[in-house]
Amino acid sequence: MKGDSGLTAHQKIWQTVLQIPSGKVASYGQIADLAGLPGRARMVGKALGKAPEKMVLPWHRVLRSNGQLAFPSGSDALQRQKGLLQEEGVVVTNNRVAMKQWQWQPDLGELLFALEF
DNA sequence: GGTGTGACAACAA
DNA sequence: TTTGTTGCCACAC
Repeated sequence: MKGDSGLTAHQKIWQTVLQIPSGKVASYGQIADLAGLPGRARMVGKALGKAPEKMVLPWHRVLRSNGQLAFPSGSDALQRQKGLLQEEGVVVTNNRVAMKQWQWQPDLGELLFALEF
């Protein structure tokens, strides 16, 4: 046994991302940390990239620690992310978000309960 | 099993 | 604030 709860790292990441409330954002490092994978921010990016499109996943609420979107300026993915965020009331200026204002501050109790299942 | 890669993060100029 | 460098760690080849 791996000693884990049976979920793969990817699945833990997806579950955590699903907890981000509409109108809020989180950083890759934050997601990794909450998912129980400290120091693996890069893996979050990969996990999101590998997520099947069928899956409903608010990947657009995940951005870099400094609030900048993770996609190159002008890319199609960036445009989609920006649009989705603005639909939720998040103001994106110059490919950036004011983390101080919109960064998700999870309640650990509810988070653990949500991930418990 | 070594090498390169990545939707990152922290730090230095 | 922006860009460049370094550290990080799992994954693909």
